[in-house]
Amino acid sequence: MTTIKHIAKQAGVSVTTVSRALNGYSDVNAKTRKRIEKVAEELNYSPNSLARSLVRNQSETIGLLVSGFTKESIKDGFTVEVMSGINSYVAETEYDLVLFNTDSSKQRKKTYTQLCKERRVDGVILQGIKTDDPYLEEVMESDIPCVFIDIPVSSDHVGFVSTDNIEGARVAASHLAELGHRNIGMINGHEQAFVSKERLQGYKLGLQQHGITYVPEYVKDGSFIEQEAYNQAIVLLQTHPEISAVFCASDLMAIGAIDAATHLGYRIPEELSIIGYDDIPLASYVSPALTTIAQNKYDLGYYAARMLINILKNQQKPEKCILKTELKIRQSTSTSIR
Amino acid sequence: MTTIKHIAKQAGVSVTTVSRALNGYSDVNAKTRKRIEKVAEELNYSPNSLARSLVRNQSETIGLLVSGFTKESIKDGFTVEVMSGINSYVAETEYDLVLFNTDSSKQRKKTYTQLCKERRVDGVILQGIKTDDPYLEEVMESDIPCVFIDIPVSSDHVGFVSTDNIEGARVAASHLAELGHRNIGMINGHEQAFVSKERLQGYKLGLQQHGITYVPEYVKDGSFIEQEAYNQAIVLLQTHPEISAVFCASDLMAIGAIDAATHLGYRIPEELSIIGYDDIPLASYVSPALTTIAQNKYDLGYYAARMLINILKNQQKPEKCILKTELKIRQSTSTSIR
DNA sequence: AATAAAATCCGAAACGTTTCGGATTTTATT
DNA sequence: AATAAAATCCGAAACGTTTCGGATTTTATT
Repeated sequence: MTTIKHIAKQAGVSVTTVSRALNGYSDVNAKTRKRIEKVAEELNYSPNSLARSLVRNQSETIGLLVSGFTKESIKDGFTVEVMSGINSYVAETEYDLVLFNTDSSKQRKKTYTQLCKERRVDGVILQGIKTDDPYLEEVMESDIPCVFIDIPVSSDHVGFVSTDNIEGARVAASHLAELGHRNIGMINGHEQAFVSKERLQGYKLGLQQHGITYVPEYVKDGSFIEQEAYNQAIVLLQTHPEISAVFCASDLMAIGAIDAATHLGYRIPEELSIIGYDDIPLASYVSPALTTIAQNKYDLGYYAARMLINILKNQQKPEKCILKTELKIRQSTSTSIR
Repeated sequence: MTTIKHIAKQAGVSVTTVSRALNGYSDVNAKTRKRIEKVAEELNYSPNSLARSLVRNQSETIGLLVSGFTKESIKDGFTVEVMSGINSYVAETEYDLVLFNTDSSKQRKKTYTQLCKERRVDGVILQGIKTDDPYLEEVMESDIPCVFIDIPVSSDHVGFVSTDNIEGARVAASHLAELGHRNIGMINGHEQAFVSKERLQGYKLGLQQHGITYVPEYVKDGSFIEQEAYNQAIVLLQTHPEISAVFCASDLMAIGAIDAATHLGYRIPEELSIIGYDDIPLASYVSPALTTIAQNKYDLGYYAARMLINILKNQQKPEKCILKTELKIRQSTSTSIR
């Protein structure tokens, strides 16, 4: 492996000059630079980023901490699409991405912050962690620049990007109300998700705007899991047969709910309207195709990466960034027949 | 940021001893070790992996080079699932994963090998590159340990894992033949994919085993793209109306083909049987649910990661690893009515 | 030709570890 | 108590860069 020293020797010059030549400094003679570049080329030199990072005290590396990259949750294209957005932006820069493994066994021994500090990442993007995750606190206490996705926290070194969950959920509920539904159930995620709290709020708001009173028993938690949503939908529909429409806080749960309803003999959308949230790839392929609130998951990642890198370059203070959502009307919702 | 020196000073001991204590060497007194560990804890020490990597000349980092992590190809859950498998295995080890960005602008300036050498990754996993990708050659010429997915190359430092594409395609064709079909079309990927060559071979073999002669005009390339498969299916079915079954080299293309056939007025599977390949999450959700050859994409990644790390630890020579596939019969194929 | 200014170059220290080879201290043996 | 053996510790060099401060060389000015 050839180093700067080899080049220096070969070119008859000091390592300082080699370093400065190769890094484009102005105080090196054009001819010298040419010669050095030629030697570097000949010796097939590539700089050792470890050494550089060590002395520069920055690694040009950003950490990616995602949950939901497990075998089970692949079907839910959400995480992946966010990652793809992150990847795309980062690809435009000189940074590389290191994927931190959220394996539980390792997690026990080393905290995330330790991982980040060891690897000397310049910053971190976090996605899919729960509100009660100890890492949330850890990050706030550390001074690692950091951008959260879908968790509204901020400080002088942490920002976040999210979509407008309240508005999205409000639109979902309104859509159902405007179709004439009065008894609208909801299958939410879980307590430890900020988005769930917000979506519940939006749901209530939507009902209120249409003069519908909020019935707590109409709301169940499905933990963002298809099967769990199936179970909760069964319960919900059996105990409250007056319900004619259900808002699900994720598409995967909506798919579970459709299955449940179909199993109970409902025809969809004629007898039961179901609206999802996310607009994952599956949404438009299932039948009936899912009416849903679309989030731009790719942008979520793209903007998160952009914000982080801007922070790292001191071009921006951490801030919040809220993306718009969009109602996509497909086949799983229709006017109430009751 | 506290270093080993701070600890040494605080604990009244040399840096050598701190290093050896923290790394579990035997030649340090139990009491000294305790004291050092306590100081390290108090000072909130975490080792600088950059410095360690520099002197050890290994980074405990493995590079991941995937194409197909773009916005467009997310629907095809293939890449993601492979990545998830890789991630899972790597999570069990002390390695971390760095994602190399295959952005074209960067690509032009730095070759993959340069990226790998700069970042000093210990090894690389490659997925989704084409057979005419210059990097293939680059890798073979370098000495970076490396595992390919779905490209059968090997040397003293490169191995690969793949599925049995010939057998899988043979089973697909046989399945159709056994349902009574005699005119079986195929929509393949493209010339630059090894898997396409193999699947074509398997398709021919399957036909042959059932006494069906191979008709070159029955085979089109759909480039693994849904829309392109749609187009090719239209052409294929219009020019050869005798075709009663089509084997598609990917599920996404099968979905495109189903769309095309439906558009042309075919009822599926009654009038046209379609079988896919991959068994992506979508496959079981579309209607009719897709009969397909399932590959264990997760395992593909998992085994690739395992092989690479075994190579790095000198516990294994690079080798090839071929996984089995499985025919999943769903609703898109049925007996021939002609 | 002497001097000043600009251009070009360099030595040495530093980043935070690991590790070689040997030194010192402690314990066991006679 | 002297000696040998084992246990414990340490100094210094090394990994491959960058960068500070200054030295040397070249060019421009008088």
